[in-house]
Amino acid sequence: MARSTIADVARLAGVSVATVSRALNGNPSVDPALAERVRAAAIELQYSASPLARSLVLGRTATIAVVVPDLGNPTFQEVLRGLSLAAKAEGYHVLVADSAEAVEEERALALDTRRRTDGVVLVAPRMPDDELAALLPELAPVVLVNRRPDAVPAVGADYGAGVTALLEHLHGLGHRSFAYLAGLERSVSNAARVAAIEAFAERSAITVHRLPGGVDFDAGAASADAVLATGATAALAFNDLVAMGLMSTLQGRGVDVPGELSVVGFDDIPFAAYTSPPLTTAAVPTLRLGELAWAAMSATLGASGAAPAALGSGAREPAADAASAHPLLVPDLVVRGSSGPARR
Amino acid sequence: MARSTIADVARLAGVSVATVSRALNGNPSVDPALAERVRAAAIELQYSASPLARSLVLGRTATIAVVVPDLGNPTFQEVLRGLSLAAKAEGYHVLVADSAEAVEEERALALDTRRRTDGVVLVAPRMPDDELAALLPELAPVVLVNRRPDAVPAVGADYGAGVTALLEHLHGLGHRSFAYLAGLERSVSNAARVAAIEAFAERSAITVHRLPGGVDFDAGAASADAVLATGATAALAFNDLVAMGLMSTLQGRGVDVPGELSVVGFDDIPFAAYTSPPLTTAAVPTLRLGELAWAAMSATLGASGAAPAALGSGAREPAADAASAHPLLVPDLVVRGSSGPARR
DNA sequence: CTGTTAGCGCTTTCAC
DNA sequence: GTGAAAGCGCTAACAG
Repeated sequence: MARSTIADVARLAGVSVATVSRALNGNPSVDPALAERVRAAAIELQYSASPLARSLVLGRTATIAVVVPDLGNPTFQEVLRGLSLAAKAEGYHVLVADSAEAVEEERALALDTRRRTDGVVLVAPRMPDDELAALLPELAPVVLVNRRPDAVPAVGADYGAGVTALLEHLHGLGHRSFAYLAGLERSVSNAARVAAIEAFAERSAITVHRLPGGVDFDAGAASADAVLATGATAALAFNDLVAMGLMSTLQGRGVDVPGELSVVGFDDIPFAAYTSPPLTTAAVPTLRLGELAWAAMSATLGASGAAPAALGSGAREPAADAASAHPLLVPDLVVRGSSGPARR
Repeated sequence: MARSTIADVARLAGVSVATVSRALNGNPSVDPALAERVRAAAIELQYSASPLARSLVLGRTATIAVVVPDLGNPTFQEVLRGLSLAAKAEGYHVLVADSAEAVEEERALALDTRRRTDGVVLVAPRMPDDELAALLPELAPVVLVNRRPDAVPAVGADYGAGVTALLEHLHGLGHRSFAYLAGLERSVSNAARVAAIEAFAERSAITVHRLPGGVDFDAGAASADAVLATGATAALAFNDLVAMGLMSTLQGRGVDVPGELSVVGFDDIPFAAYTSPPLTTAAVPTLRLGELAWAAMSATLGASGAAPAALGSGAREPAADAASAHPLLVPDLVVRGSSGPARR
């Protein structure tokens, strides 16, 4: 049985298609009795308007696109989840696209998905600044996650603040020599970390050994020897995965963490609390980041979603910041067992 | 500047819109010279056909929907990733919907997303069998992941086989008394595990203590005492997360794993290799599951995606199984440090 | 209040 | 080979 169209409903209800459209869209200008008849007919025919046809004429799809560099990355997964849930609460759908860290594909992917949606949120785009700047206008409305060009709405985590908090924590424990395992060079969040580290080093007379790294377990595991070679008393990993990989190899080498070397991560992924020792880290509220990204998008879209609903996100924000056009969430320092007094 | 339409291109190229359409779609019946002129005009105007209008007339959106019970679940994340990548390779887009484990929403979500796409893949739907059976016809084309009603294409992991492999491994180590930490009762994959356990118990004279559980760390952590109370020498966790939570609490209690108690998980999430001791588990090829789900969908869609491309999935399949209409991937037993000889 | 009609931007018969 | 015109299914003027 083919799907019924608005014409079928009109016929069954004995009215014109215009009336059906009006009635079903809650246009108050339609006679209550007729409206009821229409509704009944629609139900009988199991009719509901074609989103496609609707989108074409309305110029809005009730869908947004989310482009992430890697769906395998826990951070992006959470952002996507927060975004998806928040969007759903307002009757919006989410089209995901994974660029698989292929920088050269990002632009096309964004452009392509944008055309089938009402807007796009770019999560941690890897493309260079100039390219991004050139792309943004074509993408509008667009919101950025973890990337700065503040010409458009953007939400992000304050990686610098997080790193600073970690450094202060370690500094307070007597550490003066650090090893930093870098992330992807082109990653903006890596740059933010590096900047914070340098700023801290400048005012605190510490030494920091920057080591090439990566973003996963293996990168951390592979760096163990290099870290030990620096003689540092504390290692700052780009993220929790790297920290876990590092700890794992370290322990395999018989190195005591945190006795001989403190290790701290970043992100506070769910697993961080369950390593042994549990990982000291800076908790990035990634789910919240996704919600905020939606909030920003929703705002620029005019925010008249089909099913406006409360954003059941529990606690109220510290207002000022999160309400801003460019909220920058400050990660929470989470002190666990992997960090301790510097060995002497 | 407003986007240009096909009419603009037609005007600029001095032809009719029909010709533009034909030329741009590679219809061979158009004069090469004209075609070139059209293409040039299209480029000059940066024109590309509206996917929306196209979808409306063609009756296909080049998009599929994926409904998952929880975007926070590593298993579903990987399935989504595999699916998304595979779909992209054939020029298809992916609309995701997270039902947030709200069984009563699944139906509406599936129906809703289905209408904006060409098909839907239901990942581990939680709804009861009869409801699912009733829904499937309305959703077609539809493919199921980790759920059986084989009336439609389905792909899944053979949880029973995985559990059996784990049990055999432990049995070989001398274990005779087991604790099983169950997952969600309504989860079909839990039922599969339970069935395999019972079958094994029947032929091997072992005792199995079934404990209520959950699917995350906390569930595992909370079950530690109950597990110890059973006197079992080996614990079979619903999944790796549960196993990790369990191990964590166990170690906090001073229990030696695997000396006093062997612990095994399920899934082989990336973190499983990095716990201490590293977790023995059954590796479910979730990414591959996603790829197969797409393959199944692609097949029922007629598989004429916009940009047909190879499914760069590395190794060839054992053919027979994966090529079937209902591939059931057998998890690999991965023996690591968390399992050892039974204490005596 | 309700019906008629003109599109939304495209593809595709159907003639020429 | 190419164009005119009829829709895809809906909404929004515009008249009554």
